Amino acid sequence: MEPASEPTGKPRRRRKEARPHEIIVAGLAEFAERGFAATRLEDVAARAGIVKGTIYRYFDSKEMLFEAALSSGIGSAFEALPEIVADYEGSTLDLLRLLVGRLYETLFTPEVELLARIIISEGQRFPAVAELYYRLLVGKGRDVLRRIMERGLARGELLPSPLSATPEALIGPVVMAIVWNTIFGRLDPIEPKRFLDAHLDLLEKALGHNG
Amino acid sequence: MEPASEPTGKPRRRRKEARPHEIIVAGLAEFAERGFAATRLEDVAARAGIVKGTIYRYFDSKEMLFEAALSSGIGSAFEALPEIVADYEGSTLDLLRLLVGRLYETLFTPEVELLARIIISEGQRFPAVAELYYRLLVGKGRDVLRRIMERGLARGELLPSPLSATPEALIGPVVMAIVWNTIFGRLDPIEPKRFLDAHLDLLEKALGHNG
Amino acid sequence: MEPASEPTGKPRRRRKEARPHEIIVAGLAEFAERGFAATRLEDVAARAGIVKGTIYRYFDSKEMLFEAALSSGIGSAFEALPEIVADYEGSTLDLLRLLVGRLYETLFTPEVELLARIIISEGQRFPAVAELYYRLLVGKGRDVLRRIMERGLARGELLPSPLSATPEALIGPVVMAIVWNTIFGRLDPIEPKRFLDAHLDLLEKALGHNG
Amino acid sequence: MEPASEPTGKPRRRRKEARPHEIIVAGLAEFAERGFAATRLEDVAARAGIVKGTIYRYFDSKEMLFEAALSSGIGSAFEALPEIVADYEGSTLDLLRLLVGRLYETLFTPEVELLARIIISEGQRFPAVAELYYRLLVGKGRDVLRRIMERGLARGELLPSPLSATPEALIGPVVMAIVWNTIFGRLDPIEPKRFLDAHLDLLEKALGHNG
DNA sequence: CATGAATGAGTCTTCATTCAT
DNA sequence: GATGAATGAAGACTCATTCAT
Repeated sequence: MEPASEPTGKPRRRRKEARPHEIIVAGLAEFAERGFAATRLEDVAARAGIVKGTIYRYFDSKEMLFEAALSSGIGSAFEALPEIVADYEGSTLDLLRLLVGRLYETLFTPEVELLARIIISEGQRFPAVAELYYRLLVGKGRDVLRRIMERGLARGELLPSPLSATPEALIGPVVMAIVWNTIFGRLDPIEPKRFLDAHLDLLEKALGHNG
Repeated sequence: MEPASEPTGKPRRRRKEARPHEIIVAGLAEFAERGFAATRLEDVAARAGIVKGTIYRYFDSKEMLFEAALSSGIGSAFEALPEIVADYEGSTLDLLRLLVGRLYETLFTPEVELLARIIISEGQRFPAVAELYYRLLVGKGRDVLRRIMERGLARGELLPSPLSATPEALIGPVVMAIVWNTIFGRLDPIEPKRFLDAHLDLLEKALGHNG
Repeated sequence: MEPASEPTGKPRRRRKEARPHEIIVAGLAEFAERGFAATRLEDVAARAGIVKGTIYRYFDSKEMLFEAALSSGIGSAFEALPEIVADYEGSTLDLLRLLVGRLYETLFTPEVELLARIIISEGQRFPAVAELYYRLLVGKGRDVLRRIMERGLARGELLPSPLSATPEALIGPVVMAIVWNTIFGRLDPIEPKRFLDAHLDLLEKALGHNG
Repeated sequence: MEPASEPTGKPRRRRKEARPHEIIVAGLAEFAERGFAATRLEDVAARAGIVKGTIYRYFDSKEMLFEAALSSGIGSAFEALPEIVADYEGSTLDLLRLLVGRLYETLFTPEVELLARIIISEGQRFPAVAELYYRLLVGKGRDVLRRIMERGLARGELLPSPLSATPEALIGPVVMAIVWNTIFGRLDPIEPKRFLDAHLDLLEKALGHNG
């Protein structure tokens, strides 16, 4: 049982270190829902259980909070990939299957969808954010893809072709699924599993010929 | 008496018919650049060569203008497709090539890119707009794709598979290209031609097996 | 039957002389309903069956229209009274009865109520209007009242008293009735007839003692 | 480095408790002077020594401020009356004298005149306000009057008559005086004392017959 | 004369940001 | 550190007024 220490009913104050993170979480939710411009700091504060002014103790401006929030979310989702690719023994197709499977797992997660929503809708307006994501995530993914293709070519599994030169096309469907759900999700949502199956089917058909 | 100094303002133009369209064009540009919330009607007006107040003679509110602008842009890009599919004599692969080629032609156009930019970034926040585009465009495209697959199955060119059940995956790459350019275009733009080649290559590899 | 001359359906254009008056009538209605500041010239025009701009052909400004409208309404309701008083043969009480009866008849008329509504609500803000009404109407009424009292004193029907020195109090009830209906009419309207009876009763009790 | 010039604005006061009331007082003055529609929140703010935006911390809109201001002013001017009537031992005439005297005392007060001015001029446009005043003030007054008449009838001091059935007429003169001063006060003000004397004289003449 | 498009000066309202407590 | 009152700079929207047709 709790000691009857604080009769006012306020929830025990959280350890201060958590504050900025709570604000960021609240901000992420609001930014995803309304977009940067339409998000009110007051609502962010309310969601974080504090008052507007307090946000400024941790972030210099709305924009700073926005960027901090978006940066915070960048997981190391793909950190492990380069190594995996390097050490992988199986076929190119299997490697791609692995990668694509990971993508669906990673991206169709509530938190990541939130981030995706924001980047999709605000990315163009915030070059700094776009660059960050490009550097830390998307670009990495691209590199991995390229390395997979090079490996495939080197191993004789693939022949040089427009596709092997532009392998990004191979993950088009995931991107489409995310964006689709962001925009038309309310009307006609895409079921990730089903889409993943079709995607894998496509990969197999396209690359698995000589299996 | 006053000297015949410059009469206060510019001459009042009178374009009756053209005005609403001019405003819409200006609005589209501003909305694409800044997003709905951050767009200032004053800027739209300036771009249209008129004054803020004048917008209200034609549109009841900023939101009305936004929706009018987005509606106005919905071309009949895909109108002809159903017929084409119905009358087509060639292979499924060729039909898909045709469709995908059209998509690249249509979507990578300055005006359409503008619209795409807006829908991508604001679609989630304006259900009415999303629905409009779903009904008049995206849904149509989806239907055409499905019909193509059915036709392919009927003709014995395809076998039932996850991909034939979810053929949207086939156009994932175009969607990815558009979105990519919207967000990362400044950092590392996708060259549509190159991407189209990869996309066609992918289709051919995946569906042109028995060549 | 009408000749099929004007197929467009516009009502025959009124003789131009009527225009200003139609505008004034429309203005009166709007001003009474919304007050000067909240009245939109566009609504006045619509009610008069013309367009906003046309008002300016007849009136220099909204305020001019307002004053013109209020001036136009000043009937000669009391024009005849001085003479009547001068020629009257009966008792002071009867004379007052006559006057008060007239007041109720005159004031509880749709058009006059309209005017009253406007004067009550805007009189303080438009000194010119207040002065006009004071000069042409209210002041006249006051004079008549005074003359009636003088006559009564002279005829020995009244003795000098606070009331004979301030006879305006005698018509307080009518004023109250009008104002009451203007403000509380929707909640609990005063029925003029009933109020008139009470008013006459009051006069009789107060002045008809020794009859 | 900048010289220690005057720090941009005035020091931010912090009156927490007092603020809303200060705003209301300022609002009352402006509304009385210009009417609701023509009052600028900026002027209200200036008069209250704050900035426009601050008003919105306490009131949701101009209209809310208006209603709050009018509500705030409703004193309990007549609270005590019912009891007084119940306990009174003297004659009906004396009771009426007492009531009317009170009315003059209460109504001809700077603050009340302000309120009266507003209610007279805006009451018709704000049903909510009219109802409030009807419920809390005017209706109460009416009830008191009726009770006085009933009491008079019961005590045999009065006989049933149109006036006893509609005793509101008895206070017509006060209402007239207020309204008159509101509208014609600048041209020809009524002196309350003088009017009160006439009013009392009228009451006495009308009801004090049987000595 | 009438029209209605266009203007431009407001006015309300919102909100990021600051600051005294 | 946190609070919340206060600020001030916008920005949407309105409307009296003007003017080309």
